[in-house]
Amino acid sequence: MKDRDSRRSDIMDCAKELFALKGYHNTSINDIIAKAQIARGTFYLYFDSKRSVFFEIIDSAVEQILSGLRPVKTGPNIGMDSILSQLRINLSHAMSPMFNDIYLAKLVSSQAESLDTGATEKVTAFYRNIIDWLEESLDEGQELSIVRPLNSRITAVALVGMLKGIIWSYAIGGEMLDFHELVEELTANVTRGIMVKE
Amino acid sequence: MKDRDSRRSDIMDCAKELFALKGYHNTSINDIIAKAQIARGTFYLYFDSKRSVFFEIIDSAVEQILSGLRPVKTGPNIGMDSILSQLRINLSHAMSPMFNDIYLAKLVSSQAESLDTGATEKVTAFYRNIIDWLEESLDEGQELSIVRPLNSRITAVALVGMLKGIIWSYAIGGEMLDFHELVEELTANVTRGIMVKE
Amino acid sequence: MKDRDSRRSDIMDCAKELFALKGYHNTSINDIIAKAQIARGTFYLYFDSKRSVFFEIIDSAVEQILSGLRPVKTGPNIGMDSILSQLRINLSHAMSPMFNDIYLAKLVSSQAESLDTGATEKVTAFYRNIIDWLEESLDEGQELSIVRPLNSRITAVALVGMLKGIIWSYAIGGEMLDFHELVEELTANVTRGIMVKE
Amino acid sequence: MKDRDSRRSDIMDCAKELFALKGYHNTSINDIIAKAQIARGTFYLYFDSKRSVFFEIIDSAVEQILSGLRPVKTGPNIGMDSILSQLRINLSHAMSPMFNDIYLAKLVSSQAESLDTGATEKVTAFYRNIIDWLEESLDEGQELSIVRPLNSRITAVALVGMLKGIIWSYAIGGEMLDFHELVEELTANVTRGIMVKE
DNA sequence: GATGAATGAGCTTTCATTCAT
DNA sequence: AATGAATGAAAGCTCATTCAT
Repeated sequence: MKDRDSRRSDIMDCAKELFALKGYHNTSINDIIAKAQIARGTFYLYFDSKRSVFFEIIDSAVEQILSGLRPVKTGPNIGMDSILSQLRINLSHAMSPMFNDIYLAKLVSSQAESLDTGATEKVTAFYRNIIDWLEESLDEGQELSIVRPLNSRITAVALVGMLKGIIWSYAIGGEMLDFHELVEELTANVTRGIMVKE
Repeated sequence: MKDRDSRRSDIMDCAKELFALKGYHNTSINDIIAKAQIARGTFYLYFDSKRSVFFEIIDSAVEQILSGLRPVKTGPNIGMDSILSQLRINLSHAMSPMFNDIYLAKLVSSQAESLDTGATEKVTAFYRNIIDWLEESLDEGQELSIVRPLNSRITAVALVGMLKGIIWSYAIGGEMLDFHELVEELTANVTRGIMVKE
Repeated sequence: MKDRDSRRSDIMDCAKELFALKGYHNTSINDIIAKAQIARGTFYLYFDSKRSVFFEIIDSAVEQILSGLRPVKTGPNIGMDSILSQLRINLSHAMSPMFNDIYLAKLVSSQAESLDTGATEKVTAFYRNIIDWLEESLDEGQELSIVRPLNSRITAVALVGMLKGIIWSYAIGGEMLDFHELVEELTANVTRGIMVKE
Repeated sequence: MKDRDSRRSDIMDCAKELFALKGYHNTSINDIIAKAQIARGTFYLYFDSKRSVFFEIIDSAVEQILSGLRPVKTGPNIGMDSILSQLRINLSHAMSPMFNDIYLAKLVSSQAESLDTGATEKVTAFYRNIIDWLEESLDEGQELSIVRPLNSRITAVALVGMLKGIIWSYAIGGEMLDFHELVEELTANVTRGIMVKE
């Protein structure tokens, strides 16, 4: 059982790297088995199809990303600083898998939606989940008078887009950003905006 | 010449819609000619290859998007309101092609990077251009003390990601947003942030 | 009628050159009409098909080659010198069309048999005619004790092959041979062989 | 390894026969796999392309033909009979592959130059090699006073043409010649010519 | 007569998947 | 469990020919 699992993840890792670098359609089973150094038939002992490895990779990425998120505790007794700090932590947790694994970053930022309707919906659902959660958080924040009056849907969508943009930039450019600085900048932009105080 | 051009755009429109809905790789020449109601050979009378229609579609989208952008006039004599107004106009111009053509939105937000290295680079270059331009603008804004001290690269990347996120959301969800409200919200979020004033 | 014929031969000339240089299958109707500067449909006003131009070209070449041949007059009163001289003249006449038109040479020596069974048989029949005629001549020569005892079929085949080889060499190499010398050499080789007299 | 090789030659044999009978361009992959009773993909497991089977067939034919040739030993001590005998042996070796395999004969005599420039040059080079070698031999023969004064280039070209003619005749007609008689006749024609001794 | 846009049968090639060993 | 030879559906593309103008 141990062996089987480790071979499975070998194959998944190889596939992930290839999908990330060349894209789903430009990666053939040939490429995968060559990189994983297994026989053609062996691949199909571990996975039903090319499609299914891809799905598993995406699923595991989603899980990894979501696993670090914790609900933000708010309430009359919770100060602004605590809330900001919780946001920073969530932000770090959500993004670090991608910054620790550039193939994951590449995959998430450019290949995830290129397979077919089923795959697109999977990814869409993932992002929608995050957006919905964020929207609710923003609504809650408005009730608590932490967040200014705004269209929370638009803002949630924009914020998730922002994060995707950051990941994309990292995936494409490979420029290693100072993660701490990145989180600070994003938090500051989101909370205060970019203009000087009037 | 009239006829030839209209045939061409017919084919391009059909291809665009299919690429947008099913993705580049899941759209076959068969699909395109069936939708355009032309014969196999006719397609190749107007385009060199499947790849080349795709490229033309992308190129024309990029041109459409960029064509509405005007440099933001700044300077000691230019007030904040004028600058914000110029930004709003640019924002509207850049985004309206996508909101007027949901297939374009779908294409731009999810299919553009799935073809191959050449195509990816084309799209990457497009976004980088915008990001670079935005970065410079932010730097300029800082010098003029309009923009607060910040990491202009990260911010530029985040802002472009925000826009992509908005487009993506529209493309996926199809929910028609009030365009005017959208622009207002984005501008407000970017300039003021989401928090209540302290 | 005059115009029609001249356009016909224009097209044939263009086609001949292209077939000679690129081969039948690598020459497209496109190539032919581009070279002849006519429209696609016009081609089909003058010829039924690509195949049929090719056939006409071959037919006309065959006719050109055969038209110069005259039966060799032999008999008790005809001396060896006269016979040799008649052979030289026939040889010159048969070969000169090819040496005057290198495209014809190329066509005859390398493209003639590449079309299909029908075309192959046409060309085969042509060569067989010549071989048959030569065989009979050799038989006659043997009866008249001009030609030594030999297998006239094999010899006829070999002699025609020799001529084809010469044409081929010219077509491929383009080296212009002194036609007179060529005829002399061939005649000498055939009549006397290549060895020194013992 | 055994199996793989035999599959390969099966396919090559089928392809050779089809190319010989119908020509390169009139033979489709369909034809080949139907004859070889394999699936479409199987063909490409063994060969890169249709073109490449053709090239392998030609290459192997050339090798087969050349492999039997041995340099003719000449010199003051070597008598005419020995030289003639060496020539006969070379002639037999060069021609026997074709007489043992009529498809090879057909291929060599009529299809070899119909593919494209690359293929034509391959075949041209092969013939030129033989011609060059023959030319040098004739020059050497002249120096040794075995061969009479003659234009060795023209003669070499003519001799090779003669052989091609013989092969062609066999390929087309299929008439089985007595190989021994054939060699004798050719040798006699070349050495003595066809005329009675004066 | 002349045109050239349109046609579609047919081509070579790819590659995810199967299955006998 | 592991292998890799075999499969065949389906892809992109070409080009000789037709026919409305």
